[in-house]
Amino acid sequence: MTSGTTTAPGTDGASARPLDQVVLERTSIPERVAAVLRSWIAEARLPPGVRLSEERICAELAISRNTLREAFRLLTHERLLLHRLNRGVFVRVLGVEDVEDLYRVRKLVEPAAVRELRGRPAGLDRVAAALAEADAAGARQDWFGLGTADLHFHRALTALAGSPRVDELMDRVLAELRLVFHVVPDLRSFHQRCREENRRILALLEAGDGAGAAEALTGCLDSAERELVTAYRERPRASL
Amino acid sequence: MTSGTTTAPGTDGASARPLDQVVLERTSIPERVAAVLRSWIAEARLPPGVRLSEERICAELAISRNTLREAFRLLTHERLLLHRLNRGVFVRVLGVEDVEDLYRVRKLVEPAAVRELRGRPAGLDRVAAALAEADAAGARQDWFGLGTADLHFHRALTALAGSPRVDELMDRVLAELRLVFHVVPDLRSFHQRCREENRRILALLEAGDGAGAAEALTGCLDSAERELVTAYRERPRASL
DNA sequence: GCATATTTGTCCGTATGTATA
DNA sequence: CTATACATACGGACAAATATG
Repeated sequence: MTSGTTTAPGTDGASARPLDQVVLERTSIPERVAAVLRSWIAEARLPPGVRLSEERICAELAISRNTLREAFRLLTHERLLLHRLNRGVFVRVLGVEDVEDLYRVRKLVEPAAVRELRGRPAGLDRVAAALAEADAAGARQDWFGLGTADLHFHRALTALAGSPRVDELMDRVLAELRLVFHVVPDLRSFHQRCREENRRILALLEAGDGAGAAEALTGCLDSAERELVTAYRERPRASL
Repeated sequence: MTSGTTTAPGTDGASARPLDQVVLERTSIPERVAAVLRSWIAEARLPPGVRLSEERICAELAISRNTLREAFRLLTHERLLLHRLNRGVFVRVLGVEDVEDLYRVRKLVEPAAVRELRGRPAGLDRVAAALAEADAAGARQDWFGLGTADLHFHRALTALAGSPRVDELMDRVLAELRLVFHVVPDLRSFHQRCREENRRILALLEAGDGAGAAEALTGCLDSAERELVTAYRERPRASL
């Protein structure tokens, strides 16, 4: 962004340090670049379908092409970018099949993650916190934030399974789902309904009824999928 | 491998072409390199724990460091390699926590993938084929092949869910599991027992009993996990 | 359909920092 | 503590493929 100077490997100490988000962790530059691009994609600053020019982003982030290309690989692997050989990388545009598959995964994983739960599992507070986040976003009519809160809710749900790998899978799935949200506009009522169902799911979990929560989740995901798929079919503007 | 010549970008046409395995698909060099390394890891030609020297592999594969680094990122993302900043990349050495998490994922995904199945789903022939593969490997006392066939069996099982993303998840999980197999020796009896259980699972599926198959799978995975974990604890030789 | 400009794919050389003997 | 080896990241070069006029 700033800092036109050459930025030697570890010389980003004092004043001008591009791309610092997580200053604490010692991560490599490609990873930090990937994090920046990831957030740009999540915020639709890089909307689905656009091509990411190597040259431009290199200049903007003050990094070299090789470094940027490593970051591209990372995000391509996460399905956020599409790499077309000799043509460049693009923010992915998901098709209806993708939406369906995304929900296939969710319906497989999310209910399974809560079904066997008994008692009051540690981590339920995170689930509740996500609900509160949704309420706050709804109160200030922040629809993007409302969608984010819904993703956080389901992320917290699957985290109850206590598996790092499931967590990672879910992170990816939800990041892809955000691409869907960017294509379908006007999701206020959609997220409102989700919020009510989420509340019910949390109540069931707090009552120790994992099986009931799993069932409610399945229904919730089913209806959400139906709604998204129909909304998606009516809006197939971007090709590719 | 061969061809010590410098191999200019598009000059790999006629005689000397390193890393051709999949000649058909037009993939980029980093992806082909990653495929080669992946197979080397699977065959334990690169056993868990070894460091992959950039310089040496560059020479061996006749590629540049930048290209190799892109391949490294790919495999690191798949958890097959461990990237230690400023120290290099290593074939991952899994800990007991990894084995446990791997099975946590499997117990979540695999039963869920077959539970809702009714009738005789397309794809059951693949499952049966994997069993036949196991029989053949067992007949010629090929224990590595027997393990491979078991992985193929479970891969085919989850493929019944019909979800590309679940397929990919499973590919990764099973690739990691192979890392476990390389550390624990002498898995003959282990795989023999698996084979019998697999046979029963297939029979249940052919009878249209998805729920029964799911239950059998859970039991099968439970006992496999126990056995592997105890075997793993007794053999914590490699540190890191 | 063709010539040209742009962009990607891949390589190489090099400076700097970090880890280890 | 110094020296060495290596990983990190940069920048430039050129061929090939694609897009553009």
